[in-house]
This record gives sequence, structure tokens and C-alpha cells, in this order.
Amino acid sequence: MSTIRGARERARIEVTAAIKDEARKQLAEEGAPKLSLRAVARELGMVSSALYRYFPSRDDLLTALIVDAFDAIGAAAEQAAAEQARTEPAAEEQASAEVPPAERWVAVACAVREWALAHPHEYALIYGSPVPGYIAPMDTVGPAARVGLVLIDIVRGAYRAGDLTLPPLADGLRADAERMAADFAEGVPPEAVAALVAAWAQLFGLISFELFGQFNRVVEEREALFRQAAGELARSVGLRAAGTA
Amino acid sequence: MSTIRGARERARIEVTAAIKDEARKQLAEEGAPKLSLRAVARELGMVSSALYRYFPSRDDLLTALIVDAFDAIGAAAEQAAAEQARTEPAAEEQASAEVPPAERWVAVACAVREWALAHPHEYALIYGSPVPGYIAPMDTVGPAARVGLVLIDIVRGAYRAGDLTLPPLADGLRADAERMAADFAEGVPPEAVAALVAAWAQLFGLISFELFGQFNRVVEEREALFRQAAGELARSVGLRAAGTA
DNA sequence: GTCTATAGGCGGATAGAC
DNA sequence: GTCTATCCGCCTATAGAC
Repeated sequence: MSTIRGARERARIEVTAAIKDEARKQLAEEGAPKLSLRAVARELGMVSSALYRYFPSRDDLLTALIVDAFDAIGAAAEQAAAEQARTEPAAEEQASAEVPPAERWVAVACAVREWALAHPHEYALIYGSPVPGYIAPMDTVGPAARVGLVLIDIVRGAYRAGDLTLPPLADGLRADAERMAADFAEGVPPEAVAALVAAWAQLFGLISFELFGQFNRVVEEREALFRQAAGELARSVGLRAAGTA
Repeated sequence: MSTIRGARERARIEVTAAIKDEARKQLAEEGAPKLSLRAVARELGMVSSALYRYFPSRDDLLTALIVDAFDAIGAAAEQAAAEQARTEPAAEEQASAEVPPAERWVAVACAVREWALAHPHEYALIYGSPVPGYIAPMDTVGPAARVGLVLIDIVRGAYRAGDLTLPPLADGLRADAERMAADFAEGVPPEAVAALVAAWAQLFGLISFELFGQFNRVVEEREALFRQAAGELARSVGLRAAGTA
């Protein structure tokens, strides 16, 4: 009995995954607004009504794809941060074996960019134009926060180590920055939080321009430009420049 | 005869405008990938086949909307730059009545943001996810460049006035930056061009995050954050901070 | 869970009359 | 330039049998 139930559950998981995979393929071909359960079913050799046992509506399928995409890009960022934290244990001869925060920042930024380049349509789904008529349920907010939290962690670490130069903060922003710090960046001073949020948006601006074609016929050396700009952004939130040890 | 032809031409222009207006409305409701000539015709009380006399295909209509949007946001940027150039002729008591470049930069950035907030769906059309299957014809590249050229002009002016602090430039970027300077930013040093292109992308990153919902439940004081970040970006391309005269 | 069948729509594009 | 008619395709969603 439990094996049967186990088999059924496994089958259900596999079919669900197949549906999402096919849906992701179609995102690329038609875009999120045109994602159609029927086309997915056809491609899978199923009948459209069968899909409704897995996703009660088109929007639920969309939500699943969005959550998966946020989780994937968030995981990429977290992994890059973790790797940088314990990299080069032998090669490094300094007293502190820790990688400087600015370098971790750039590594995370590059990991995010690389995920985006490898999954352009999923990136467009979460950071591109909103899908008209679709309203994101609360399920998406946790996954959506992951990349930002990685960046916050890096800055918090630098601050605790006394390694953060506070950037200037406009008067009109202080109250909001204090609220943000309390809401999701405890232990980071408001000056850094405001700069951090701006840097976060700007990082994705670079990626979006590259991915959405604004750099066509304009920028050739995109990775080099991105690295330079990401490093500048690290500096703008108060992290010490990588070369300045 | 000429009045008749004039009347016909006027009618054609009016109908064309009506079609584009209705199409813009539908952009908001369904998104660019779902824009449908048939729905536009229905709403206008025309029959679908009649639209083909004005736009030979759906993609041609889309192109017209894209060109219009780029032209509108470009005009907004140009106007902000022009107004700043000759503003406060009486109030200013300095010997040089010119507005400092960093201030003009911020004014242009704010104008672009305001246009975007006022026309979110047209903004999404040109700076959001690419429309799958649509390939932009060459007609769009001129209009698409206008905002960037305004920013370039500001920096060039500052450079000529000896008012530009060259930012650092990574080795891997120099050749590309020199090419860019030759291609579309003559008279601006490569260091500034590289920083400029990055700042351009980052500016739109701030706007896109605000417009596409990434700041929901995160940032409240969006204009203040934008102004601060835009000012920082001006500084990052080498313009002297506004308060430093 | 999957099937057939069905309701009640929608789309792009063209031909040929007026 | 606009009309009707047409081709041929597409969609979400549900009901009810197996």
C-alpha cells in the first residue's frame, strides 16, 4: 500500500515536473502572456483537461514557474556567496583567510548574471515586464527576496568586521531606510541599506539591458563592463575596493 | 482636388492615430505578445481586414508603437536637458548662469522616470521583456538612442569645460570603450564612455524595479531613492557633485 | 487521473465585391 | 478603403464516462 502510494506520488511529481519543463520551453517561444495549458498538453501528448489535475488554472502554473525561477537564481547567488566564503584555503597566505566582501559581492553579481544569461526567458518572467492580468500571490515573496538577502548578508558581515564606509544618506531617505533596516536588514546601518537597495536595482539594470537587447550594437565586452560596474556598486554601498587591503 | 487629397490624407492620419491609441490601450490590458489587430478593429468599430490598409501586419503596428514610445521618452529627456540649460536666468547670481552638469543629469533622469511612471505599458514595451517572435527593424535604432545621446551630451559638455573627473577604466574595457566613443560618443574620453554606458543601464534598472514591482513592500520613498542614486551615478561618470561648486 | 465532447469564445491573414 | 466571407487555426474551462 505504501509502495503504491509512493509510486503514485512519484508519478505525480514526475508529471508535474514534465509540465513545468514544457511550460518553460513555451515561455521562450511565445512569452508568458501567451503561455497556454493546451499547447503544453498537446506537446506532452496529454489532453488539456488532464492538466487541470496538476494546476487548477493557467495562473497557478505561472506561479509555479515564477517561484522556481526565483528559487533558482536565489540559489545561484547563495552558492556563489558560500563558495567565496571558504575559497582558496591553501593559496591564501594572509592572516585572514576570508575573501574580502567586495570580491564576494562581485562574485555573487556575476553568478546572478550567469544564471540570467543561461535562462533568459525565466529571467524575463521574473524581472521583465509584469504579466498583464496576473497577480503574484504571497508564495512568491519569500523566493523573490533571496538574492537581495545574500547581498545584505555580505554588507552586514563587512559592517560587523568594521569594514564598511558609510555612504552619504539624503535626509528624505533616512526614515524609510531605518524602516527597511528593521524590516529585512537588521544589523545594517540605514546609510548602507539605502545604497544597497539602489545598488541591487542597478545590478539588475545592467543584466536586463544586456539580456533585453539594449546593448546590441552598443556594448561588446559585456562581462568586463558588468564586472567593473558591479565593483563600483560594491564601493557605492561602502565596501572597500577589492585591491585596497 | 488638392483639398480632397488633403482631406484624405488628414483622414488617414487620424485613423492611423486612432488605431495606435487603441492599440496602446490594449497593451495595458493584455501585453504586447497578445496585441491583436482583430481586437483593435473590434473596439474601433472597424472590420479587421480594414486595418491591413494601415498596418500590413501585427508586427508593423508593434513597430510603430515602439518607435513612438522611444521618441516620446527621448523627447522628454531632451526637453529636460534643454530646460535645465537655460533655467533660472534671474535667480542665479553666479558669473556662469549655466546649470552644473550633474544637476542636468539628475533632471534628465527624473524626466525619464516620470515619463515611465506616466506610461508604464509603453515603458514595458521598450525596456521590458522582448516580445517573442518580434524582431525590431532598423527603424527603431535611431529613436532608441535618443535618451542615451542626451546623457552623452551632458558629459561631453562637462568634459569640454574641463569639468570632468575621469573614472578608472579596466584594461579589458579600453578597446571597446574607444570603439564606443568613435561610434556614438565622439569627443568623450573612453573612461567616461564606459562609465556612462553602465550608468545608463543602471538608471533604467532603478526605473524598471520600481515599475515592475520589485520595490513593492520594499522601498517606500521611491523618488528620493531615485534622486540620490541618479546623483551618485552622475558622480560615477565623473561629473562634479552638485553641491561642490 | 485520464479520456471524449462540448460550450463559447479568440486569433492572423486573404480574396473579391463594392 | 471598407465590406463580407472564408480558411484554418487557436484558447480556457467544464461535464461526465471510464
